[in-house]
Formats: sequence, C-alpha cells, structure tokens
Amino acid sequence: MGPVPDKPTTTTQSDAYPLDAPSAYPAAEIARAWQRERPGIPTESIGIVTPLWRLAKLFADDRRKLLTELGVDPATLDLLSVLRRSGPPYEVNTRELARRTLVTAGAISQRVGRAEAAGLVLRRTERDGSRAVVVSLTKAGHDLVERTVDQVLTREAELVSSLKPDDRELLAGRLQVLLDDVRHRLEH
Amino acid sequence: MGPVPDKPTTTTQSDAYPLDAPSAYPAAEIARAWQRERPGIPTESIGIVTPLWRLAKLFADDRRKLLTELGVDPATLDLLSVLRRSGPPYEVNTRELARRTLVTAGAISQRVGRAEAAGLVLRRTERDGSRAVVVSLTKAGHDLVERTVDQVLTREAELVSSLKPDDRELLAGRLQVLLDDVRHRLEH
DNA sequence: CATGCTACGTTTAGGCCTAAACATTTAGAC
DNA sequence: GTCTAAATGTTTAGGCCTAAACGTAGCATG
Repeated sequence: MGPVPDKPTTTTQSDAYPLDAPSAYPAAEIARAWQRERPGIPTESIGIVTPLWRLAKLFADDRRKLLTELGVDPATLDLLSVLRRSGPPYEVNTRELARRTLVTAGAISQRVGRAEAAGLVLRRTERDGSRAVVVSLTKAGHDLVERTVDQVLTREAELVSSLKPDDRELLAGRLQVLLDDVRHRLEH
Repeated sequence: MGPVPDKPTTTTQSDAYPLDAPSAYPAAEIARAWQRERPGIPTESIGIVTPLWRLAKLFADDRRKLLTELGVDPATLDLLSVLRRSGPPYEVNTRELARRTLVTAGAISQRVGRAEAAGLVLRRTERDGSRAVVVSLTKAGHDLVERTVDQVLTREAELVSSLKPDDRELLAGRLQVLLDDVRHRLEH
C-alpha cells in the first residue's frame, strides 16, 4: 500500500509535513486518503480541482495584499479594468460587466455603487427613460488603473516565471480548452 | 494588428459575444486588449491566471449549489472532510486544519465554532492546561460526510470527464508543479 | 391597448473571510 | 527561576458575495 499519507495528527502539528512547508500535501495524497477511507469513491477530479483551487487562492491572496498596499480592492480594480480595457469611451453596460467578471448582477450593482461613491465611475441610463445602465470611467478611475495594473501584471508574471514560454502556452491552451468544456457542461 | 477584440459596448449588450455564450472572451483576448491599450505591459501571466480563476470559480459555484441542496455549506464540508480523511480517531488540531485548508486561523476558529454549534465536531484542549485545540468528528459529522462526499466527487469527476486519463494526469502534474513553484516563491 | 411574461437593476439578509487586536501559553536567553 | 519574544486560538470590525425578493421596463399576443 505504500506510505500512509494524511495520517491522524493528534499529537502536535505536522507529523509528515513540517511547518516550513505550509501547504505541502499534494492533491495525490488527498486522493489516496479518500481511497483508503472510502475505497471506490471517484477521485479522478481531485488531481485537477485541488491544485487549481489552491493556485487560484494563492494568486487571489497575493493580489489582494498588493492592492491593499496600493489602496484599492480587487473587486473594484476588476471593474475598472474591464472599462479601461474596452478602450475609449470607456463605457460598458452592467449586463456586460456581469458577464465578463463572472459575478452576479447584485454584486455588479454593489461594485458600481462603491466605485461611484469613490468617484471612480459614473452611472447613467443607456437611453432616455431606459432601464439599462451604462457605466463609464472617470479620470480618477482611469488614473487608478494606470498606476496599478502594471504592478499587478508584473507581479503575476513573476509568479509564473518558472514556466518557459512553450510550457506556458501549452498550459494556457489546455486550461482554456478545459474551461470551455466545463462551461459548456454547466449550461446543460 | 489583427481583429480588435474587447470593443467598447456602449450600444446594448454583446457586440461580439452573444448572450448564449455567457463568458466567452478567452484570456488571449484580454491580453490582446491590454496590449492594444497599454503596449508593452507584461501580459504573459494572463493566459494562465485568468482561466485558472474562472475554472476555480465555476467549480466553487457549482459545488456550493450542490451542497446547498444537500443542506451543507462548502466551508463546513471542507473542515469535516479533512477530519474524515485523516482516518480514526478523526482528530486534527487547529494549526493543522489551517495549514490544510489554506484559510486563516480566525476562519478556522469560526468554522469550528459553527460546526460545533451544529453538533458536527467537538473541540477539546490537546493536553491538560494546554492552549492547543484538537477538533474531532462526531457521529453526526461523520454521517454528513458519508452522505455528501460521494455526490460532490461524482459531480466533479463529471465536470472534468472530457479529459482522457493521460491528459488528466498530464494537466494534474503540471498544475502541481506550478503550485509548488508559486508556493515556493511566495515564501520569499 | 390590455395582459402577462420576461429581462433587468437594485436592495436586503445572511454567510464566510481577512486583518488586526487580544489574551494566554510556550520557549529561549541569561 | 525570570523575563522577553514568539506562537496560538479567539474575537471583532469591515468587506464582498450570493440568493432571493422587489419594482419596473420591454415586448409579444390577441
């Protein structure tokens, strides 16, 4: 049966995993532990889903910390970035914002509300008497993006810099294919 | 310069992206949009980070919805799963829990508090007069894991079922390598 | 031009998390 | 032993998000 991972740790901390390796239990060990505890359970997904979640969390935590220093929060920068990237006149309606950021309409409404209160965006109706809302970037919002996005992307490029360009493209491609497939399955 | 993606969408929703493809702007287009708007900005990471975040969110949202139907929340099941996987006597101290779940000590404290109030776990000091806390699974907690984990893993196996075993292992391996490297970099 | 369905944005309630402040305990230095 | 510094678990404050309830606008049918 090989080594027994994920052993009970009643004693103190870390039998198998020293403190200086804060999260070193590969997904493979989680799958093995489930197989040991519940033989036959479908564990094929663990090797994909677990590292994927962990990577996402590491990137998100790191970005949040960097942005805190810069005086922004990730949700606001996400909103401003979509507007900035769309090019002049830096306007996008709220449906489109929800679609591009993968959050609910309610979340968009709150994000825009906060950003508007901070003077970073403006909100106006799409046409007279229309209910649709268009959000646009103010100068302050534009400036905020300009002085933060480079730092964020530079930092993240550093974090993935162990990947050689070919490997990076290969991984990016496979992730995109998987993403498209998962999205397709979720649409039923 | 090729096609111009991520065009302003002042008009209505979705010029280039119909509503029936709720999130179809590949990471590559985001990178191209940044290059168009801010030439020279380092965009290498986008192809990795963006699909990775989106996949993580799709999986997390789907799991949350499934678990809501089953009457649990993801955070609680995460806690119970670590305990269940550790094998008899289903006990893990709180430091170890924090390490394995990638959340802060405060979050663990709250998770355990909620689970304890729901009768799913017990909390006791590690030794007499000690400050260290050990969390253990109750029968109710054990039962809850038994009747939910199979469904969660089955569902997730379905979501990644487009990957052939070889592809799956390859991707899992590359993600784990990247995870280890990113973690290493974050330790400074 | 009613009627009812659908789409849309906002608001509210509740949940979970992080960061920081606390209160102890544990470990070292001398 | 004593004292200081580090480690540990909890609490609190504040932030962001989802789900659901609303109120209204758009629109097709008859």
